[in-house]
Amino acid sequence: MSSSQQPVFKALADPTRRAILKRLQEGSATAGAIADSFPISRPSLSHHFNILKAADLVRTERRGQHIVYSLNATVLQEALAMLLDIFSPGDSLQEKDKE
Amino acid sequence: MSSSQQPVFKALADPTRRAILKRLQEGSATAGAIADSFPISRPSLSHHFNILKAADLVRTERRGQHIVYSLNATVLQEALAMLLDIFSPGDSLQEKDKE
DNA sequence: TATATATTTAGGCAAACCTCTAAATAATTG
DNA sequence: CAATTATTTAGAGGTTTGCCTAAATATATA
Repeated sequence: MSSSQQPVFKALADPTRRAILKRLQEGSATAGAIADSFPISRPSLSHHFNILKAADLVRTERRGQHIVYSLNATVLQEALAMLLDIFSPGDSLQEKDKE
Repeated sequence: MSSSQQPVFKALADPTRRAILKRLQEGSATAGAIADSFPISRPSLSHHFNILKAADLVRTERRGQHIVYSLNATVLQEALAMLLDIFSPGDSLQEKDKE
């Protein structure tokens, strides 16, 4: 587990993507529904979705002509554990391998 | 407290800067000492320090001709709390204002 | 099948990012 | 004060990012 975290931190660096994650935390939603909440074009949103997917922060499921996005809490948790580790090593939520 | 978190997440997006933070967790260090641990030029390191300082993730103190960098755990903690909030709102380390 | 709706891909452009070398600033030492 | 050491600032080059419009793909429906 715990692949490279670079894509995760890269994904978290953009405020729009953090907002998408926060929105997704309230519940899964279709690409269109999410796009309606943001003042940028659908293609731009789609681009952000790709980055979030690459980081495995979100999962997708096709439902008819819609695509439903949902949060993948596990990866977020791992990024969190890594930050915790910087803050105070050996005090993570769950034990992790020493590298 | 808790200014804009954009600079913090921006700062965390770069692997070199995360490594610097991790290094600093082990203890404060001079710019040169840190630079010796990384395979990039001192000016590039200095640039990363600037970004970490802008995010208030590190503090500096001049000691003679050296400049000592140290970790500012508080800001890291706040970023952490924000991630925790995405992951499961209302379950943060410390209570925060509702917006 | 033709049309409408939902989403993504392609291509382009300006701004930001990371790196470098060279030069400048700050403090110490002879 | 001149020379040395530590660090930063300046400026440039190449890559990546984030946004857009236009076009393509996928599914549903008349």
